[in-house]
Amino acid sequence: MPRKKRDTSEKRGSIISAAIEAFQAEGYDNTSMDRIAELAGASKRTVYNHFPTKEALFEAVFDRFLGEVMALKRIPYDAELSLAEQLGDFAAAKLRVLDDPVWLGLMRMALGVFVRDPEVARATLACAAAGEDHLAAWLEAAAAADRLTVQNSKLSAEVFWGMVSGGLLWPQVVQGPMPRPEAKVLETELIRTFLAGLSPG
Amino acid sequence: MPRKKRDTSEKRGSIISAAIEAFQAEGYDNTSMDRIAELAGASKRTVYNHFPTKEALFEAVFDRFLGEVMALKRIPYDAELSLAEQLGDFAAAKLRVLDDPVWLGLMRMALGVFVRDPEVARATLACAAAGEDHLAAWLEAAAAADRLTVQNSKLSAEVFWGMVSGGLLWPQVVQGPMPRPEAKVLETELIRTFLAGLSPG
DNA sequence: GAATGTAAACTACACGGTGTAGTGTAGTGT
DNA sequence: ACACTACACTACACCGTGTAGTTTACATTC
Repeated sequence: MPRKKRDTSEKRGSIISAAIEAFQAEGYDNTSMDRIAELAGASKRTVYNHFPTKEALFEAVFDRFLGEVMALKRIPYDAELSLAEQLGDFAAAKLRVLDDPVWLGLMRMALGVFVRDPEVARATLACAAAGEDHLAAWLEAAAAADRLTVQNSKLSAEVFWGMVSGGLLWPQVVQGPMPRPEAKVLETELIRTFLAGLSPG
Repeated sequence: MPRKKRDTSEKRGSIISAAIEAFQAEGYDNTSMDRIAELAGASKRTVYNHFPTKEALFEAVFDRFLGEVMALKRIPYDAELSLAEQLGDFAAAKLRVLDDPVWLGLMRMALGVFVRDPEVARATLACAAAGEDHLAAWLEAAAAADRLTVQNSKLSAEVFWGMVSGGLLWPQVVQGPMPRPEAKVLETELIRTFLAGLSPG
């Protein structure tokens, strides 16, 4: 017979929220456990009762973050829309983290942690590869409809994500946002270039 | 009348070298000034006599690093060589930091610092944009020779650097090296795609 | 159904241990 | 006179723990 149990998820949740707030604004190292406790409206002891170490708290934070972000819309192939338009949707999905300053802050924090710990980085970025599979599937659908020629959909997907990441995502994560119109021009050109590489076969 | 002066550049240099060694291996935060002094074979006081703060030392380190790396070979347009070959040289120039573990370590360290300080990041990455100008000039030369059609050389250069950065550079900086053949295949495909975008006009 | 017991969850706060940026100073060598 | 060394020392920040006492909510009892 289970004796008494109390619902601790609320406190736990507020601690994670506080940690997100602090990590995002100040970075991992510059955030003390005292500060997180204060933001959470909890005693430090309670924080440690929920998470044995700061690193454990980081993992919980990052899990929630991934859960929210990786609820990425799976863009299905649509015969009605232009290819460029649909690729724009893929790019937009990847760049959505830039719109929310909290997400952006978490990206920065995570990058700072990853850069010190390649293991964690490799493990986590493997998860981000899910987006590549969706795009590869989309490419094959478009190829089946004879709207483009693709020899290696996995490779092409990698190329496209590389273009978006290197041209638009990382620069803005590291340096802060670039002017909207400039970003749009670059995005258009990236998509045009990518499609050009898929037309000749 | 010049009083007495001694050449302090040797000690200063050994301090910077020691800092490079330590920063590269352990990261900025995990490196103490005591450790740097020890590696340099100097007293901590001497370190502080040369560099008032740890941050000043970081800047000196990064300056030397940039000086070495940004001695990038300026690839001149060569009518004899294939375009793909020459773009491969540009890519290789950018990816050279991956070959030297010390440079790679410094990239990681710098990224960790940038991610906490967007101002420094923006200032420094502006310097890296020098590579874009070289490529833009090369593109115009190739266009003048009628080997490709480029409407906006600056934009196209940005696209190419984005492709190389996002597909090859950052992933390997953050996650560690990828298998050589895999990298080569991706590089070839990136270049093919980029050139495809420049042929129709 | 209200009063009451009780253990889990929580608070407040002090403390140990550690690490580190940066300084002060007296003295050595050139 | 100047660069440097050795080393003690300040000042501070932070992770994580120990503890004594308080609140909360569930279970039992009346």
